[in-house]
Amino acid sequence: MGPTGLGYPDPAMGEAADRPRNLPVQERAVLTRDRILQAATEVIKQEGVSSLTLDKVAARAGVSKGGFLYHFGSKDALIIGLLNQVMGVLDTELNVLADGIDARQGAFALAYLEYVQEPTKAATDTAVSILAAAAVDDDLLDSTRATFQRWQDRLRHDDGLDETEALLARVVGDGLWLIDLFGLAPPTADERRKVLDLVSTLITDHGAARDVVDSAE
Amino acid sequence: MGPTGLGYPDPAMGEAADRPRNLPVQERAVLTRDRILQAATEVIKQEGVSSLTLDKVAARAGVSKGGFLYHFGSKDALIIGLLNQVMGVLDTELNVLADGIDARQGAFALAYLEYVQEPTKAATDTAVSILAAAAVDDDLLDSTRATFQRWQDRLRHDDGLDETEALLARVVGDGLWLIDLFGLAPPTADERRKVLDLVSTLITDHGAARDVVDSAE
DNA sequence: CAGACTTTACCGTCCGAACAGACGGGTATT
DNA sequence: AATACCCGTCTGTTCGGACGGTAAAGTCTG
Repeated sequence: MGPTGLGYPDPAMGEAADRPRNLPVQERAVLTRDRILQAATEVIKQEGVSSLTLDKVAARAGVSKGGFLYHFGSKDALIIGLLNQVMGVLDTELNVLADGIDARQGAFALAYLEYVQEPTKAATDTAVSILAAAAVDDDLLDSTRATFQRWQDRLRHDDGLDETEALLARVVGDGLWLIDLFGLAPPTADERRKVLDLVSTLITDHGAARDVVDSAE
Repeated sequence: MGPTGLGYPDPAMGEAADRPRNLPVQERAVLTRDRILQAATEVIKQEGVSSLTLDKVAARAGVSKGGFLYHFGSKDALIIGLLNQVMGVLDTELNVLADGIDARQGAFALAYLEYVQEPTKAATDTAVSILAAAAVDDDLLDSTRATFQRWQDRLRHDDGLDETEALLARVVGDGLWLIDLFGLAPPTADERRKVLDLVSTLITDHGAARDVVDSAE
């Protein structure tokens, strides 16, 4: 392969990560695993889902194809690993955010809205991962669906919020998220803020939404 | 049929369309084209984006691969054709719906919301087409983005609606649409109706949203 | 016949996966 | 403490097959 038969994979892309030398093998292994996952999301973000090939991910992670396959036995396994990581991050960040909000009610809903204020790295990574999963095999999304169901249940029951208002928060959050994902006429930061303020106010001011509906009848 | 049993594209699924015999050649051609487009959406819906191969689409459309490529010179061309058709349908149906609504304002926004009341065939077809386009090559979505931008502009300017309320309608509509597309904890028909009613009322009752915000300050 | 339409046969490329080892840190044995 | 061994980690290569696309011959209609 290499001219000098160096035996090391060609760094190729400048991104090629610094490979730590003197570390316990196990730690180095999880580092490699993480590098692979990060390389995968980078490939999708920069070159699109169709360019997500084992070779490309391996090259960008600075690992051989065989090394890649040691950590992820198949492409499906890679996507599952991707989703697990990214959904885990999102879940914990969402909870942290909700804990930091002191509202009599709807803290989780407010956190959900806060999270899409601007496109964060975690949200973007999640979006592209879901996109990749949907492209490769729809079934890979099963565990992701379960997580969304948990969020939905928490919004519905544990948040002391009107069910409809809770669902509104989620739909608005997911809507902005979709718009960002596909770049479908995304609103400006200002417009985005205004909409989120509107919805936040609506669900915070107890009964406001219901009053609006009632007064119109 | 075939010498070695493979001469004809395998109808495989019972869907294999009836090919009309006695028609002007041109009409038959556009029929073939349409069959191919429909076959493509069916393949995506039933087997996923990754199964959208030229062979499979051709087989399901009851046409040879060469015949397929006569109508669509490449896979990209197929996706573009798919998007054009489906976005066209959606656009006209949306306009028809908006024309049928007699509201002093926000007719288009209401139509947008009405359209996602339940997952319609047109909406679903559009979603899977966009998904396929995003998976194959992001650039294919350019014209779709332009259409969404037109809708957004119409909502913002031509509808005599508060800008924020207009954007809210679109975000809610797109949100439900995303949730359906990926099957991420979709709400029940009842919940869905309630949310849409809430938003509809909000944007119809002039100033209601603003009142809510103001009264909270 | 002419041209639109359709088929058959075929090609080159790329991809996911399998595989047989190499390296080397850790651990047990002495 | 030195030695020997094991196995987790990673490498380079190979392979079968699928896929997108081409070329040219055939068929039907007008």
